[in-house]
Amino acid sequence: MEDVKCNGCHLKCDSFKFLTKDELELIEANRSTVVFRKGEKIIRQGSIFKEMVSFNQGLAKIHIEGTGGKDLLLGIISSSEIIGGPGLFHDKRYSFSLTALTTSRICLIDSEIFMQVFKTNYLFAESFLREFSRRYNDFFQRFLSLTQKQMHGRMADALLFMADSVFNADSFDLPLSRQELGEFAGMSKESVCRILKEFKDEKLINTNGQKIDILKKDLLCRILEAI
Amino acid sequence: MEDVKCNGCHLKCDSFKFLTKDELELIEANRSTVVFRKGEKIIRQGSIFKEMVSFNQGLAKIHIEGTGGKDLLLGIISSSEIIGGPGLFHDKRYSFSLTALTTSRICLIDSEIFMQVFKTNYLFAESFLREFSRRYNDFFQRFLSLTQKQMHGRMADALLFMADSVFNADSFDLPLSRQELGEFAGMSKESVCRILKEFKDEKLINTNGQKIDILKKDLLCRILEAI
DNA sequence: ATAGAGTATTGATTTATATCAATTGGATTA
DNA sequence: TAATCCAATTGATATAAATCAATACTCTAT
Repeated sequence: MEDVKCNGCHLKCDSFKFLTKDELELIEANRSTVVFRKGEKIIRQGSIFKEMVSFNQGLAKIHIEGTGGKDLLLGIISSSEIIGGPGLFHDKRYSFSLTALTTSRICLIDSEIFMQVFKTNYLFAESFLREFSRRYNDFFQRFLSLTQKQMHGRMADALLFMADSVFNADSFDLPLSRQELGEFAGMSKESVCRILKEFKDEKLINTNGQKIDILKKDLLCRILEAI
Repeated sequence: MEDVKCNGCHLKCDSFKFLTKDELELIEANRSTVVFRKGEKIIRQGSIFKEMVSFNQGLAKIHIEGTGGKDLLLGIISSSEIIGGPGLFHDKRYSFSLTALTTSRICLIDSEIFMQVFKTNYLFAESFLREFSRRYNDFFQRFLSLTQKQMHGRMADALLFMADSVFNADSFDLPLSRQELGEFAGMSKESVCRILKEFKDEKLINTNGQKIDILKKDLLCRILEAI
């Protein structure tokens, strides 16, 4: 992988497009580009917040790790996004973990430098805060889903999220194991299997290993909405 | 209630102390002071984001309302705080509801004017973002508690939160009904009664109506930590 | 090919927790 | 003081979903 300059990088997040040449060069001088392989942890929940993650390419999961070793999958990053979480402004710790699901290319940007640019370029700051808040709002939606719905609804939610927010297609190769899908939909891996089978028997979806086809989206939406 | 000028108001949030006289006067000219009584809704989830809430006095709950009428209590506001949620930067809708638990005094500030000040005074912006992110982080903690622990742990969590984060005392008059305490701890009101009784029988706490005394905090903490 | 390891599937059982039902208690009003 | 109403409590029952257990499948490495 050749090292592309930030200025010419077409993978960078939209917010960076508000930066001046000088600002971009400052970022450039204080970033490192790293490739993470499947399963490698990019951000570790609880550790000191030193860098902002500029996610460029690949697929990663945002998750929180409970004390009992139970994991909860909060979101999937599939396109360019600047990721840091509330610790940036709050306690300088990461509130969640970020783990690569497929080989992923990211840039790590020193958070002090990031804040320096944030402070001086309002257009950039506003764009970043929009992104930041969209993610915040997404967490709220997950919160609602996980606490208010029961298994069938949560599974419908998870599948529709994959189709609409990650792949923009009704057929896709799920980048998650059954275990991880369970962590996303808030249920055990066994329950995942049972519900997928039910959906398959009712011809709402088709499954073949990791391959999933959504056949009756309207019905799936109705399951999602039914409390 | 006489109308105090913002400049002389000793109830205002810390962030406002970073404003210049002119900025404070701008806010002053675009705010209304309102008193809400117990049960009155200050912010309605899903409605258009027009105003920031500067909470000054009283007690209120932040909650999300599920489609099935089920409510989930996410936090309690007991001291000055600027409240708006991610909609300020994102979709101009409130992500949660805010309802007074006791008579509460708040100021409503036009969100455009708020953003105008936010944009021009970086110290203010930074202070606000710190507050904003602390709340964000608190939601994460609740998320963790609600999804990773079971009833006893969640109840211990709820009681310790009241003692440490709301009242700063181990004895307090709970401002929530059993129903609401259930919405906070993620369980039915009947389960609330049963667990409070258990805790009482084990002499961890004492209860008498809304009055709650925490007797063995260390043991309660241990229940909280046990997965 | 074959062994081995991990993942997925399916069924049986258990458990946590909600719901339903009945009773009590406390506050408010007539 | 009685009547009314709503919240709280307690017990009995139902149910959603986890866990346990056994088997099947898939992939990798030898």
